Amino acid sequence: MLDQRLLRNDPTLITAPLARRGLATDLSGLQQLALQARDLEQQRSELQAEGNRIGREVGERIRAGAAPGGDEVKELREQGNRIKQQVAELEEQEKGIETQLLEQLMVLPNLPSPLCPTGRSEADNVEVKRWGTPRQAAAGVEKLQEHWQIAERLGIVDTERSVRIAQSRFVTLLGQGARLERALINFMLDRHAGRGYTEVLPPVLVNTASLTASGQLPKFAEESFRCAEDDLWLTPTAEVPVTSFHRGEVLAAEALPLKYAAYTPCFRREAGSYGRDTRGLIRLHQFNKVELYWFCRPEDSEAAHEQLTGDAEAILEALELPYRRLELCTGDLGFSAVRTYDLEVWLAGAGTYREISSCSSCGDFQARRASIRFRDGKTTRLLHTLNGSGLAVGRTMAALLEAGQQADGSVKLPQALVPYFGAEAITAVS
RNA sequence: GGAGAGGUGGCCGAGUGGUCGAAGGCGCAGCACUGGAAAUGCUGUAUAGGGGCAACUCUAUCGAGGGUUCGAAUCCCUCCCUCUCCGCCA
Repeated sequence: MLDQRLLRNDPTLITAPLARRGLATDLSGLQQLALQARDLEQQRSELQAEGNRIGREVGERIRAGAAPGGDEVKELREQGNRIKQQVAELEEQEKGIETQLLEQLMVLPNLPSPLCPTGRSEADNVEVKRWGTPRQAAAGVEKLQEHWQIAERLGIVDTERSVRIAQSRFVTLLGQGARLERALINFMLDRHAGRGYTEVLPPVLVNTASLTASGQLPKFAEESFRCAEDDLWLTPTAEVPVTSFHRGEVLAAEALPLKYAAYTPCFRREAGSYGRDTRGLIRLHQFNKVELYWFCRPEDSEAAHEQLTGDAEAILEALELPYRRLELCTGDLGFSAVRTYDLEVWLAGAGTYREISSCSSCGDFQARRASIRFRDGKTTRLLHTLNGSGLAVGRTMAALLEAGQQADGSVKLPQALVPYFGAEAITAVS
């Protein structure tokens, strides 16, 4: 959520950055609402002060000997009642305006960082780095296969039976596939733990307040699965429970930065993605992800963003997976982000880079929604939050399958993974 | 799910209608004492929002939301949570 003071004092400080996102917003109405809310609050608190004064006076008179039912007190009581009435009216107005204000404010996205390049769509994202050498099919050899072809051939994933169990866009991993998924999760968590992250295994059913705090609600309700009877939702990313882990807290400055690595399954309705990525492990309603999350001081968040992204990259490098880093332009930036790096892994079979991690700095946007502060000397300040995938596990498996495919049908795994998987390769079924 | 008990400041804990944002203790900070420290003494020590250059000031907050009252931490209602016992279950 954006700072209401900006809105009251100078809405152009909001509209100009939002224009860089390609959003033409007229905030004059909203500014009026904010000013009205402020004025009403002022009026109301003055009246309340008067009411408090009267209340105190009644007490004093009674203690001084006035009859509680006498005329002297009765008149004050009537005054008090009139004020109470007026306060109630003002409160009702105030509530109405506050509700409207919040409704509109909650659906405004975060302001992009000045560092975020201006652009209209993903076509304007800026490639800032490349690592590794993409594998090409050897000369004279048949084309490299895509991961779903490999997985089916090896019998490590069953899509058809998953539809029986649930729906399309769900998969069941089997045998070496299930084992590889588990190995990857452990591998990632261990690596991050070695870099100062605290491992977290949070609830994956989250309440509405949690989903609102991190920015998924109220605007993107159709993207999450909901348990209708319970005010609970299936979390679309561990960012949600981890943000709310500290919701409403004031953290000690010395505790910052807090760095968490959270493995969770993630659930997304993928509304509006019919027909895209229908095969394989790329776009599923349920997938596993290890999420990196920082709570830090505002002045540290830029450096934190680089570090967090580097920590995600370290996984790709350890797995010998070629990737590139893109800086998202303003037009492609997510709702809560001020700045985002996407990591795209090379899919050797598909012959393309695909997003495998998205590392965002959210400034104080989520901290304000979630009311997460830190003690800064005598006062408290909103802190900054950052999140990034480290990594999406299913997509990592897809990349590994395509990168490691061998002529004999097996899939060779990177050395770093061998202790976790317990073998050098996924072996072909005879 | 059933029965009972309870939710007060960073922590413990008093407060059952009146000047209570809240005694007391612990913790923490500053000062004094000390060669230095401990012990001791004194002082200070919640959060959010509004106004003000500031000093400061007003409002709200004692789990949350409503209600009664001139006045609520204190009375009433609803909900949430914690603990104990029973049931159920991995």
